[in-house]
Amino acid sequence: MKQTGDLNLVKKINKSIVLHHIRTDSPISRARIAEITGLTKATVSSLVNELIESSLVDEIGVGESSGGRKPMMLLFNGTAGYAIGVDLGVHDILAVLTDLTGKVVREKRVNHDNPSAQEVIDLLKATIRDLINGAPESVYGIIGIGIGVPGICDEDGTLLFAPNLEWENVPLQKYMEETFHIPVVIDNEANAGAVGEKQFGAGRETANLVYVSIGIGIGAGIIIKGELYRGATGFSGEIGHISIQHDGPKCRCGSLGCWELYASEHALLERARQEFGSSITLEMLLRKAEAGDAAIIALFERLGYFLGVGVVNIINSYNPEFVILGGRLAGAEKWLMKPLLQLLEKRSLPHPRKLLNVAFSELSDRSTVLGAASFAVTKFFASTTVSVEHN
Amino acid sequence: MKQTGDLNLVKKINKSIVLHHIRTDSPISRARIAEITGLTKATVSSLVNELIESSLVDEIGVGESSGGRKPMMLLFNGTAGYAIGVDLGVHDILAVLTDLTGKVVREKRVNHDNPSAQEVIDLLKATIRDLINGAPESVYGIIGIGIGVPGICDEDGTLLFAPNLEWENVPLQKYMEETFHIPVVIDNEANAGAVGEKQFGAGRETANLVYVSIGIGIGAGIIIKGELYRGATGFSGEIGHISIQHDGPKCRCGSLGCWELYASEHALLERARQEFGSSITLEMLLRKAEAGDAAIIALFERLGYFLGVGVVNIINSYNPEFVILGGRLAGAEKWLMKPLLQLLEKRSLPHPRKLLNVAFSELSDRSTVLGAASFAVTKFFASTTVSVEHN
DNA sequence: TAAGTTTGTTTAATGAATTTACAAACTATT
DNA sequence: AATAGTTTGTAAATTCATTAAACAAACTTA
Repeated sequence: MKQTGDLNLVKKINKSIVLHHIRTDSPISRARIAEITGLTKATVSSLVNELIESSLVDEIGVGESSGGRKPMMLLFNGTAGYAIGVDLGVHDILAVLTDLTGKVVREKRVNHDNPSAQEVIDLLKATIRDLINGAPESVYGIIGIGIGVPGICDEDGTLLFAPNLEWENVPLQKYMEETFHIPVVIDNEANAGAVGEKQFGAGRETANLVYVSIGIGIGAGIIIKGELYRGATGFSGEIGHISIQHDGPKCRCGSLGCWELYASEHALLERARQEFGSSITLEMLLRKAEAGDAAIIALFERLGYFLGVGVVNIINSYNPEFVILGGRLAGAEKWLMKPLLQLLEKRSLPHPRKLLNVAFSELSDRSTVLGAASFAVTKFFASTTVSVEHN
Repeated sequence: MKQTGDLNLVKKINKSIVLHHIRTDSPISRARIAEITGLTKATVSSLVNELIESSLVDEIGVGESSGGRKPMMLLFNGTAGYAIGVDLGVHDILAVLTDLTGKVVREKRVNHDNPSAQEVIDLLKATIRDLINGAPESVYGIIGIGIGVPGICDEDGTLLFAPNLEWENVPLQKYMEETFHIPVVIDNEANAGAVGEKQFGAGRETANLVYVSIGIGIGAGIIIKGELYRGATGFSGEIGHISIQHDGPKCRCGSLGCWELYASEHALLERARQEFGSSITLEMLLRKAEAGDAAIIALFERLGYFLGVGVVNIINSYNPEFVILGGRLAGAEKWLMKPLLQLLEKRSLPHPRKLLNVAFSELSDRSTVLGAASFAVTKFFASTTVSVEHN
C-alpha cells in the first residue's frame, strides 16, 4: 500500500533534510540551512533544536560574521552511536567498528579456512562481540550491524546462495538479530562495496556509478541517482555472468563464455598456473611484473583487455558516470589500465562514454566493510528521522 | 535541491493516491477508498469533491449496499482531456489520439521515405495537427504530446543521435512546443514501448520488466518498481551494443560482436539475402516458413538462439520478472520461442530465472505509440495533482 | 417496526509550517 | 563613539490539511 501524507510525514522529511545538510555541509548555521533548503528560519530552528535534544547534533561555537550577528555553527555528532561493518570473505572476515560518520574506530581481521557454515558463523559472532565490547560509551550504543556476503541474498537477509562458501539458504540476519538484539542488514559484497565507494571512496562526487568487484568471480553493485539499485528481487548485478562469447567455454552457472571466465582474479591465476606452474600466487605475479617479466606483463595486459570488454558492456547497458574496479587486482593497475582504456576508447558508444570515468578503488579492500557499516547507519537514521519505506 | 515538506505536498500526495485508486479500481466509493488507503473518510470526501470539481472524476450513481446506506460510485472521467502519442519510425509515422485512460480514439499512419529531417518534422506536425483538429470537445482539450523516437535523447527533448534516421541534435521538443503550445515529451521508442507494455500490454501485472525492441537495431526499455529507469544521463538501454562475441565482427558503434549484429530483424534479413537473394523481405520469410521451408525455419531458429543469448545477459544483469520482445519479429514467434526458451533453461542463473517470464508483445506495433501517449497523460497528472520532480 | 450497519458530511482539535515581528549581536560608516 | 544597517535566531499569530468524534441519511435484517 502506498504511503499517504500527513503532518508526521512532513516533519520527518524536513528533519531528515536538515540532518542531511548538517551531516554533509557542516559546520553550518541554522540560517544557512534555511537559505539552502528553502525552509523558514523558524522551522529550521525548531528541527535543529530537536536534533540537539536527541544528541545527534552539537553546537560548536560561533562562526565568522558576514556583516551581522555571528552564526552559531552546528556539527553532526558522529559519536552519538557506533556501527559494526563486516566483510564476510571466502577465506577471511574483516570487521570494523565505525562511528556514525563512518570513521573506523577499531578493526579486526581473522582468517577461516572455510570450514562448516556453523563454525564460520560462530567466528563471526565472536568477532562482532569483541568489537562491541571494545566500543566507547555513547548515547545510542551500537546502533546496528551491516554484513557484506559473497553471494545472493533476499530481503529478509537470508543468504540464498554463496557458491564459493558453499552455503545455501542461511538466514544470517535472523541468527545475528537473535544473538545481538540490534538491527542487522545483510547484502551482497559488491552492493556494499558500491555504497562504500559512493560514501567514502572514489565515488563521493558521483550519483551514478557501478562498482565491479573482481575476485574469484565478478560481481557488481550499481548506484543510480545516489541509491543502490537492487533489481526486481534483490539479486541483480550478477554481471560476471554476462556472456562475452556466446559459444565460449562452459561456466559453472550453466551459461557459456561468461565474463568472469576471462577477467576475474581466479581466471588470471588459472591461466598463470597453466603457463608457469601450479604454485603461483597473485603476489608472485605482481613481483615478477614489477621486475619487468614480459610474459607476466602480457598476462596482465590480456586481463586488462578482457576487463575492458565487460566494462564496455556495463557502459552500454547501465550508462554510469563512473566505473570503479575493486579487489586485489588494483595492485596491477599500472599494467591493466592501458589496454582497458584503449579498448574503451575504441569500442564504447560515444554518448554514454562522454561523461565516463574509470578507476580502481581508493579504499583497497575496505569498500565492502565500510559500505556494510554504512548500511547499518542508514537504517538507524531511517528509523529515527525518516521511515517512508513500509509498503 | 531536495523537495521539502509542507501541507501542500501532503495534499498533493493524498490527492494523487485517491485519484490513482479511482483510475485503477473504479467504480469505487469514497468509503472504500478510505478503507484501502488508510485516509479518513473526511479527507477522502474532501479530495474526491475537489476532483469532481475539476472534472477528473464523476459520480455515476449508487452501488450495491452491503448492509447499510448505498455507496455513491465514482468513475474516472477519461474524456476530460485527450493526448497525442506518436511513434516516429524510420520509414513511417504512427500517431494516435487517446483519451486520459489510454483508449485510442483516432489513429493515423503515414509513410515517409526518410527524406530530410525538416520534411519529416513538417509531416509530423501535419499529422498531429490533423489529430488535434479531429479531437472531441473536452474540458482540458489536448493535454500533451508524447513522441517515441528511434534514437538517444536528452532531458530537454533533443534527439541527440538517431543513426537510422541519420539525424543529429534535433531539438524536437522545442520545435513541437513552439508549434502547438502544449507540453511535449520526447523519449526513446524502446522506453515508450516499455511503458506501453506496462500500462496496456503484457506487463500490466508486473512491476519489473524489460521491453526489448527488435528492429533495425535492438533497444531496451527497463521498468523497475513500476517506473522507467533511464540510467545516468537518460540514454541507457543501448543493450543492442552489448558484445556477445568479444572478437566478433565490427559494429557501426565501434565495438565488436554486438548483440544486434546477430539478433535484430536487420541481421536476419542480411543473412537471408546472402543465402536466398537480395530481394527477400520479412513477410516473404514468414510465408515460406509457414509453408514449411526448412531452410527458412532454420534461419528463424538460429535467430531464436541469438535472441536467447542476449536475453540471458539481460536476466543476469537486470534481473527482471518479465522480458517482453517487441517488433515485427513477433510474427515469427512460433519458430523463435522454442530455441529461445531452451537456451534460457540451460544458461540463465537459477535465482534470477525463478520468477521470470518471456513473451512477445501483445500490442504488436502499438507499444511505443501507446507508451508515448501515456507519457503525455502522466505529465499532465504530475502537473495537476503531484509535482514532486523539480530538482 | 425496531435495531443495527454503512455512507458520507460536519465540527472541533491537532500540529507543522509560514508569516510577521523582534531582540540580540555584529560590521561598517560617519 | 555614535549611528545605521545587516545577520542570526526566537517568539507569536496565522494558515491549512489531516484526524477524531459526532451525526444524519439511507439502507438491510430480524
